[in-house]
Amino acid sequence: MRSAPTILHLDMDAFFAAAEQASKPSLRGKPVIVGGLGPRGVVATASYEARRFGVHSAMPMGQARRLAPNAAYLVPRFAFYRSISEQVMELLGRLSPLVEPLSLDEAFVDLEAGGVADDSGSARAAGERLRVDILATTGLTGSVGLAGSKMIAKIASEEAKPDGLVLIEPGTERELLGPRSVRILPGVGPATGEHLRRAGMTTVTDLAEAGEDELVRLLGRAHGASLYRMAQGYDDRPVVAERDAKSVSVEDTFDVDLHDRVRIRTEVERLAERCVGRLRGSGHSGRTIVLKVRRYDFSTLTRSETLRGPTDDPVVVREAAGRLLEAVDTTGGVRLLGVGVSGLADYTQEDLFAQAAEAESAPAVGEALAPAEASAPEPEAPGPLERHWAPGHDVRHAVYGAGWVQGSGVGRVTVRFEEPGSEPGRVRTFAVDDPELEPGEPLPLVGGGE
DNA sequence: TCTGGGGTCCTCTCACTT
DNA sequence: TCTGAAGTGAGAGGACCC
Repeated sequence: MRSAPTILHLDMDAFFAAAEQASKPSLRGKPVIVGGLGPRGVVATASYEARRFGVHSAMPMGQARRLAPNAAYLVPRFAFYRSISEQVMELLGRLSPLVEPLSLDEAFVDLEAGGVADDSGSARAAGERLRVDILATTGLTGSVGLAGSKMIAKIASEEAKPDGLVLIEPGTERELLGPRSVRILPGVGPATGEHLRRAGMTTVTDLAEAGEDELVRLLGRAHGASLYRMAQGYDDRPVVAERDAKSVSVEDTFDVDLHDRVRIRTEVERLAERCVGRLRGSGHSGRTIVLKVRRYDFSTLTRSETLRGPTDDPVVVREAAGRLLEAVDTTGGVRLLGVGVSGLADYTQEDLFAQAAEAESAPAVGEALAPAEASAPEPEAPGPLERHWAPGHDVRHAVYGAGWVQGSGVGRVTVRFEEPGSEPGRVRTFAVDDPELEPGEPLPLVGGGE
């Protein structure tokens, strides 16, 4: 806890949706929903216009479509969002060496460590300057919270949304938190919230008055004790710039449940290879192989096996995952499969053996597989025989120039021709195999036209 | 309604060791 | 020598976060 509000929390406003609106002029001011468009997709981000219809993150896509049937529905373009995120993180890095990214669109910054703020006035000035710089660099808005601790800074940025800045003076935390719902505290989700409600606690003041012993009795040692401290407004977690990954995993939800045991086995092997591709991409090996199975009734189970030493050998991981699958009853169907590796190390004890074995086997997995980030079905340079036009993705037409896919089906693809700096553009429809139409690259949101 | 993907951390249980 | 307590690591599940 600090005596000056020098911890900054930045949260980009409706990030994925805002990035899409910035790159597609015809969507500005309109409800935009980004997420998985398959039968089992969920909403990743809804624009503020879409939120007015009651659509929010993690909502099943089917429900979103009923609430906002006229919204634009787009699949996420992670590579595009990552490029914007890198610009934002670079701006944060100018404020301080201590930047802790939480996701593509969120980060904590220790302003004191950067020497750019030591009191309320200088902290506010740094925050305002940052917001101006982010808008100028990316064309997007972000909200800033400033406080003496991470917890309060995050609450402040939530208050500031959208497109604002809120500073909470150290010393006022308890009166700020007291009347709020327990759900405002980090670590209190639906289950803990309900648990506390049943015990008669709905506000932060209720928690503070209950006492540490009672919270530990209800929630366990670690959770109870930390919640009690947070309820007092106390949070001394430092801003941590570098965090080591603890596990790497990939998983897939299938549009329809899988029943065929052979197919299930094939999918597990495919996931194991993808997982190793990720693992190698991050420069790690790992000791514990984890298989995750979500069954037809949404019940989820995990099975794991710890090896004698760390590995990044696709054969070893594939075989371990296969053994774990043997012990799982998949009768009734499987909706999701996942393979993960934990117990990470920066090296491999079996390196010499693995490399020797690899020289004789197939091409290196890290190169043979799709990029690590391809968790969502981002089409990667579709082949000429099977061109897939995902809604929202960029295209280029030999005659009409840059545009994006508005929709496709029955052999046709509809494209809107516009660019970040242009007026809303016209729509044209082509055959899906039109030779003049090609997948395109995202255009810069700011200053790309000149 | 019908529930993604990629993570982290915590708790409980069990087997084994000291 | 036997027994029980305590510690430890693996395995599984749950909650939470973005």
